[in-house]
Amino acid sequence: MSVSAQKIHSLQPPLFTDFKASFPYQGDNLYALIFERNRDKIRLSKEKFAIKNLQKIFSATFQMTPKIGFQAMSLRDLSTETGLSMGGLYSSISSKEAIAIMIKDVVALVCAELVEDSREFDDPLQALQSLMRGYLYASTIMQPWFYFLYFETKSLPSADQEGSLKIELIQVKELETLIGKLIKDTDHCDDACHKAEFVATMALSLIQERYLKPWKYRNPEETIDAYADKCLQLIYRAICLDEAQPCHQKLEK
Amino acid sequence: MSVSAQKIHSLQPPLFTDFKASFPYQGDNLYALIFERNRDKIRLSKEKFAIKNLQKIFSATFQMTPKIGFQAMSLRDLSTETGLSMGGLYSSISSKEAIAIMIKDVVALVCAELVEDSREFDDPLQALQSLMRGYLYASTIMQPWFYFLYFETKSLPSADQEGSLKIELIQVKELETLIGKLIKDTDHCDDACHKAEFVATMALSLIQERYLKPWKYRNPEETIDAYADKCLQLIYRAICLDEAQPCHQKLEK
DNA sequence: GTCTATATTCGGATAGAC
DNA sequence: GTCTATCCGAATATAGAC
Repeated sequence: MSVSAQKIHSLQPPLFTDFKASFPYQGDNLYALIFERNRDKIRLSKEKFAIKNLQKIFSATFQMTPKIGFQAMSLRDLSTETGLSMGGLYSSISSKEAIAIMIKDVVALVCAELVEDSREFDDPLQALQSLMRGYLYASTIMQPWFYFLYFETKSLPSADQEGSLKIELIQVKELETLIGKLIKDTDHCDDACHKAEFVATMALSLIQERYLKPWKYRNPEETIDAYADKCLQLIYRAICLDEAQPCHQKLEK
Repeated sequence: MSVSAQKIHSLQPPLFTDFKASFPYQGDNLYALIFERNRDKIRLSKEKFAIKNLQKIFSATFQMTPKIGFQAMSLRDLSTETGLSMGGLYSSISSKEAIAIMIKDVVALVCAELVEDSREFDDPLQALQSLMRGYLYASTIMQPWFYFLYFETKSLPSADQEGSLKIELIQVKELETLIGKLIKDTDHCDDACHKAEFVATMALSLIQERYLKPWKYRNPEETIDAYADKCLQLIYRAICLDEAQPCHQKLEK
């Protein structure tokens, strides 16, 4: 993430509007990044053309795939939907499979950075907020990407399939570590049913719920802050941290 | 569900071992049911042969689909995996699509019955337990079926896609109703963050977590009771029902 | 860089022998 | 009831013109 974003982070985890304002993986930025990271597999040499085509290709993919699945989407479908010819498609991608792999790489990159950002906070409560909010906000902004990776992991070559599962594993382990620290802090509550592992699992499930079921959340960007608050409150309650406040304004020392 | 099962239910929701013992959608029973409900689309007339073939077909489908996806599984793959010829396959199924539709129908049937069973209880706390446990236990026993429907809803004809989404909607609405009743009972806790809708969403997410990520749960049948307890405790805590006990033995009056 | 035209493989489904 | 052989359309990917 950008330096300016980190400065905000060093105070407290940002809410959605601030997060989005400094989130770099959007618009042309994002496609420029994809182009740079896949130069070897893309026949186009001019960034300008690559961005334009990649934008079309991914948009069309995200439009068609949720309805019929990636495997059922033919490159002919993609051709008509993007307005590009078959040859045009293959100038921007090396194969159909490559589309899915690029999506996996982008999501992996974003997720790794969310963990990194949360580790800037020494206070586990703030770190947990950073990770939860970051994950929720990023997966709201990039909903089609996260959704695609979850449902189409099967369409990846097996090596990439493992990589995809690992992304989730890293997130849940990080959540578990942070929640574990908070449980030790309170120490008066050691029911087996509120172990860090289970609460972390629940937390991740709630995040995924959001981006996996877009038909349930009509104005995701407007309601995501409230949702994040609810998730955090639920976590606090699960581990007997009733005094903690979910609203980040109230966290200022 | 069988009459004997209902008798148990009228006392209290059963734990996994009892549930499984009276769960009718298993083994040859299940395939006999599928055969009866699809007689018109199956060219075979003898139940004995149908059960044998359907068993092979669904087993093979559930083995291959999680790795490569339903659409990528060709009927030739299915032919070699089942040991049946192409013609043999088409004597038991009318088309590839029909496999997915039959799975959807079975899951819909089971889910409808879980709701029905839970409604046998007048006490919302017991009804909630019945629904949560029933859903968790059934989706453990029939994990491949539930998993398939979730990931392959896209492979269904659009009319059936809607039906598939509706199954989930019915479950979450039922949970929401029950949780809403419990919240009214306690009445001292009306934070916006613990509305019935959100808690019901969380509950369903936790159920799905189990059958959607089999790689995380190695001995599902052995650990499912403890998982159900944790889920129920978390729900109680979310709605300030701290006094409620998750262990069904402790619920006897 | 983008297009059209085409090579080639593979998939679902069926017909008819056993 | 099950098998083999085959039809036909569709899909990925490429070659070469513009």
